[in-house]
Amino acid sequence: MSVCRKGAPRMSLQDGLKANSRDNSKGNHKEKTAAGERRLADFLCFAIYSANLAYGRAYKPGLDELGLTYPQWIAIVALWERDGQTVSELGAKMFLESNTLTPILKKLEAMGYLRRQRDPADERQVRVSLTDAGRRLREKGMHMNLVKSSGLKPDEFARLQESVVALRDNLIKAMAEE
Amino acid sequence: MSVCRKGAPRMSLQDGLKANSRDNSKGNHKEKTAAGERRLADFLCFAIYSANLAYGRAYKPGLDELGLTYPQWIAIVALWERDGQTVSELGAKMFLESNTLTPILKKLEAMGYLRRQRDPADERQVRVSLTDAGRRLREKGMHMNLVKSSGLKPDEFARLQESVVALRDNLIKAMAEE
DNA sequence: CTGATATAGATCGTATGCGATATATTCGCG
DNA sequence: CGCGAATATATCGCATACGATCTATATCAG
Repeated sequence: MSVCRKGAPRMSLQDGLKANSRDNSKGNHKEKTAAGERRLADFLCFAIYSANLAYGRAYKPGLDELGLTYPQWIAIVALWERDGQTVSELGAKMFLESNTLTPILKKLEAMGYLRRQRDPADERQVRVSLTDAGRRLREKGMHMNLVKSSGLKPDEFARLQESVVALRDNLIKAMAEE
Repeated sequence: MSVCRKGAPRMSLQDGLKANSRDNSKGNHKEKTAAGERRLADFLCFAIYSANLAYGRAYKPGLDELGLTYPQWIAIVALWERDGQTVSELGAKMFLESNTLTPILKKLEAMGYLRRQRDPADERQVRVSLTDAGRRLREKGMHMNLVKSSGLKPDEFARLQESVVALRDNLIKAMAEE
């Protein structure tokens, strides 16, 4: 039926630590597991998944003030970097495709924060640019700060950011090679 | 109405690095930004967001084999840790609430991988347990491995996992304190 | 014992993600 | 030039997330 059906499944559903090497030293009532078995809390994929949920929730109050959702805000930030990006270019930056991006962009356009117009030189492409209102919104969002909520020192913060980016890019590279 | 609406908005929409300190040394055609301005690629929240998308895509081929989605698989792993967890307990583990969890659990029940039954001692609660088919499915999923796709050495992998967990827990703690 | 309140799940509406597909435009090649 | 393939975007259906609300059950005050 769909795609990706070649030799795919040497891919893993198990990206956790090698074993239950994490002890219960911190007093949290962990459940016991037999030797060598993986607990949900030890999966890196789950750490990323749940951290993403946490970020979405942490951003919510600030985003409500702006009247934006999390992906809408990401799109605003991405668009602020350069005017006239195509949907594909924006998608490459945001790791999304037109099926997800188009509805988000249409909504932001309806809100008056950006313009979408076909490229006269290639009518297949749609060029997207922030309006003045969109730029003002970006400014409004920038004066807030979540770094302290992360509880990380600046250098830890920067190192973590780089590690996560490296992880992401490795996962994507591994997929492309498959 | 809901919670978190007190002095909320000292929360940040800007968890990126302090400035555009990241140079373009790796040859990727980055766009230039004025001093002190943040690019999407420098936000930790976006790194987590995009890494989560990448994980979802990396897992897809393996999950298709199991006929599961990513959250469904997480639920199976979480349920495997102990029988008879309530929806709330499972939600605490997965960082989800009943509005999200109930439909997932109902689908997995319809697939025959778990049982949901009201607790006779407290009819408000629903106890969830894997069936034998559910446990077999968990086994089937466990023999695969994504660690090498991460491109990280085991110790880096473990350290990253702990950092992301710490980040997540700090974000949640900061929210609760607000 | 009884009404008020609290708690646990479930339901509903909205907004993503994403696979599959549709549409429009451009490109390639004879 | 003309037509099939490739490209860019949009549309549709399904499965999460999540706020708001509903229902059922349990607990508590008096």
